[in-house]
Amino acid sequence: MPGMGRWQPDARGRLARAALELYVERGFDRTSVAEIAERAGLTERTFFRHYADKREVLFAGSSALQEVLARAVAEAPESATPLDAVAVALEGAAAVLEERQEHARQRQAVIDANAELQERELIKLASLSGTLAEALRERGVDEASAGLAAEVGIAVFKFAFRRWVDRTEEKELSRFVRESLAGLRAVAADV
Amino acid sequence: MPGMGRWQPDARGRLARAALELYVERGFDRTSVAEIAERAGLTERTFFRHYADKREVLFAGSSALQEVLARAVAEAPESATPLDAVAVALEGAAAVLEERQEHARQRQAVIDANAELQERELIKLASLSGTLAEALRERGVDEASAGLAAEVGIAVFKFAFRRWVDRTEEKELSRFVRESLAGLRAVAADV
DNA sequence: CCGAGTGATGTCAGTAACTGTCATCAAACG
DNA sequence: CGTTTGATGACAGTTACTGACATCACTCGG
Repeated sequence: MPGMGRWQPDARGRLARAALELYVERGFDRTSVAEIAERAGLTERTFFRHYADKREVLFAGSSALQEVLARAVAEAPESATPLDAVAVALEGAAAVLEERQEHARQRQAVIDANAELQERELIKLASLSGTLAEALRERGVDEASAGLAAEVGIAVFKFAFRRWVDRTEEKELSRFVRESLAGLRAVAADV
Repeated sequence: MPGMGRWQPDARGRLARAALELYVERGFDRTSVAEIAERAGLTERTFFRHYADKREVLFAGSSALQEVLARAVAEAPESATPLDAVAVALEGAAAVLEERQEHARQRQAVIDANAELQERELIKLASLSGTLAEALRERGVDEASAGLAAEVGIAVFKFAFRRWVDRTEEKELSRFVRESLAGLRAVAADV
C-alpha cells in the first residue's frame, strides 16, 4: 500500500492543517511551533524543514495562485487589453479560492487578527503583482502599463476578496471580482 | 547644563544611529540587538523600551511622514481634485526625505537587502496610504475614490523614490514625483 | 532643606523562534 | 545483499523579545 512506509503520509499537509486549527482555536501568537508539530505527530525541527517560519505555513498556497495568474495572462486572447488579461487571471484565482471557501475564510480571519501575518500577506500580494506584471510584459505590454495594470488588478482583487469574506452579501467571489473591476473602470474615468 | 543628568541625552536617537550604522556595516541579520545597545552605551532591555522590535528602529520616522501627508491633504485648496491633493502631499513627503538624503539612501539600501525589512516597509506604506485615504474622506471625497487615489499616490511615490535612490539621473526627489505623476496621468488615459 | 514620588535605566530570569549537526532507519537501487 | 538516499529525530546553541524587580538622579510639595 502506498503511504504505509516508515512514516505517516503527507507530513507537510498534516503540519499545515494542525497549524491552521491551532491558529483558529488559540490565535497565532499563543500557538507554539512545538504544539503544531505535536498535533501533526512530528517534531519542531521537522516543521522548519517544511516551512521556513511559523507564518509561512499559512502562505504556501500562494505559489499555486502565482501559476494560475501567470498561465491565465499568457493564455488570454491576443486582442485582450492588459486589464482584460488581468481580469481573466483574477477570475481564475477566484475560482481556486472558491474551491476551498471555508478554508480561505478561516485563514483570512487568522491573518486579520495578527499584524505579523498581515506583513507576510502584503509581501505575498506584492509578489503576485510582480508575477502579473511579468506575464504582461511577455505579452509585449510596456513596463509602466504592465506594472500599473498589475498593481491595480491586485488592489481590485483585495477589495473583492474582502467583500466576499465579510459575507454581507452572499455572492461568489468571481462575481465580486467582476463587480469591483466594473467599479474601477467607472472610477478611473475621473481620476 | 541641560543634558548632563544621570544619563547621556537622546538615548532613542543614539540607538537609531547605532542601529543604522551596524546594519550598514554588517547587514541587518548579522547585527544583534545587544551590539546596537552596546554601541549606544545602553542595554538590550533599553533598546526594546524605545523600539518595539529590531526592525522598527528603521521605521520610526514614518509617523512624521503620516503627519506631513495628512496636513498637506487637509490644507490643499478647496478646488483641488483628490489626485491634486495627493500630489501636494507627496511633494511634502519628498521634501522631508530630501532634508536627509544620505540617511534615506543608506536606510533604503539596508531595507533592499533584507526581506523582513521589506515586509515592514510594505505595511508602513499601506499605513501611509490609509492616512491619505482618511484625509481625503475628511475633504468629502467618497470612499472608493479616496482609497483609489491614495493607493495610486503611494504607488507613484514608490516609483519616484526608487528612481531617486538609484541615482541614474541626478534630480531632486520632488522632481521625480512630479514626473511620475505626469506619467500616471498619461497612462491612466488608456487603462 | 527634606522626604516621597517619578521616570529612565539596569539586572536577571524565562520563553520560544529558528539553526546547525549528527544519528537513525525504512525504502529504493544496483 | 550491500549501499545509498531521504525524511525524520535528537539535541545543543543563538537570539529576539518579555516580565518583574532594583536603582538612583531628579522633582516637587511641605
